[in-house]
Amino acid sequence: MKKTGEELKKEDGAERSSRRIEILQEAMELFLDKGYAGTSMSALAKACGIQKASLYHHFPSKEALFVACVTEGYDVANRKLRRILDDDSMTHEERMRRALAEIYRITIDSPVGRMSPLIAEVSRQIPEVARAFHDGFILQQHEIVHAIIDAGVKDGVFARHDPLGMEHLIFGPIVTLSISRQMFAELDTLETRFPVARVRDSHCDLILQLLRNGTPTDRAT
Amino acid sequence: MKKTGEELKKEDGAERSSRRIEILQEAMELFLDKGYAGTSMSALAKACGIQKASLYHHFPSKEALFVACVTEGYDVANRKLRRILDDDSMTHEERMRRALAEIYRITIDSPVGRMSPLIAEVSRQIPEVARAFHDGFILQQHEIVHAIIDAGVKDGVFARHDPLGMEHLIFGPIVTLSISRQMFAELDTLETRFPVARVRDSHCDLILQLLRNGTPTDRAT
DNA sequence: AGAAACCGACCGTCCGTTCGGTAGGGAACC
DNA sequence: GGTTCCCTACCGAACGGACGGTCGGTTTCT
Repeated sequence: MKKTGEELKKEDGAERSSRRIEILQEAMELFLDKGYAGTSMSALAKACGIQKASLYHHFPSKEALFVACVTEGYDVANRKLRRILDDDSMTHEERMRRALAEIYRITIDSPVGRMSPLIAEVSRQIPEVARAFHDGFILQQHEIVHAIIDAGVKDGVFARHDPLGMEHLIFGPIVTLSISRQMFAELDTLETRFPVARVRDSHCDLILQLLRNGTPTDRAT
Repeated sequence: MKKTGEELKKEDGAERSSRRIEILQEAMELFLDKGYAGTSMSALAKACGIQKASLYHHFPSKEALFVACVTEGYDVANRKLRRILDDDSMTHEERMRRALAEIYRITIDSPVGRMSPLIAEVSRQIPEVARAFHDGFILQQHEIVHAIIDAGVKDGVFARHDPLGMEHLIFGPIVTLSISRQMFAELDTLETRFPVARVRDSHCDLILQLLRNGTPTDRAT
């Protein structure tokens, strides 16, 4: 292959190789299940029903394949969440509840949300993945939630709190719940100690209690 | 052959091979830095200044070595936290603040606390590690915090909330902050978006605000 | 025909682990 | 005291396997 100048066909508009997408989906499943190091190219090839060498016709390396897995996918993940933000037919409180429920769903049920441990595993080896995950997925969620809260504050419905503190108070329990449920999946007390519905509802109540009845701590900004 | 001044005291029972401990400490450092799969026995041997084969005189396998790393160490991690619980010379609020600060310190600064991503990486491969980490480290912290809150509730100082919700509201942000700071260590916005002191203080304020001014959500059990 | 997709076989490397053997310090026996 | 024996710690070298990746050739599609 003396012709190194592979023409970047990232915009082949008409047809995105279906095989490529199939590989990505299969890879995502395996990565989430076995981790990055635990997923071999041979195993991925077998899962796709093709030969290992064929993988390298679609991706130049395992690392590139993983990066593609991470970067191609979450552009749609937060779409529903953004729709909630733009929906004016709800009260501020109702919108907040819906948004929180959606974030729980994304973070715990969707492949993208469950990727946190995976990113943590490879973040030192492939730092760009961490940045992409943060900027493209996490940051967006944070901004949407801030926007929802700000709207409520502006209308005098929500009390004003330290934005950074609220951000961590909202996302911390969700992310930790998602990771805990993965790392303690074998525990027989999983559903007792880390039940999604109960934690979600209770969390939501407590957050809204804070947003409702104010008495802001006047921490100087 | 290096012969340091310290001599092995062959005492009954108290004799724990110093080399063994040295290996464990070096291993913990490497595991935290490079991950489980990313830490090879050769690298560990080199870090200890011995041959790879010698490691196998102290531990039967890499897996056993890792288990030892995880299980031998956190028996002392929560000691200070337990002392705060038993200290009667503080108000309930002050004790809560001190406990939270200590949990932040343990989770973010101590090796044991920083192990969460590591446990997540190997939890499927070595499930016993996840159980040991949960029962021996996490569960203890949760119980101490519950005890502190219960004491305040009993004295009428703290409002009663759903214990599970409060547990996640307290530990979620801390764990997520610790993991985020590790996985986004390369981000130039790390200290802006994940600053320990600010998040800790803000978090503490919000939690205490909830504990103070009540209005319990009578969620039927 | 020509390009893209695919394949079987193979390469070099690294990993966890094992093996046979050595050094040395006690304890036991003479 | 000297010799023998044993046990623990250690080491150099190698093994078998798995891994990511490559090569040359074949099939498939248009």
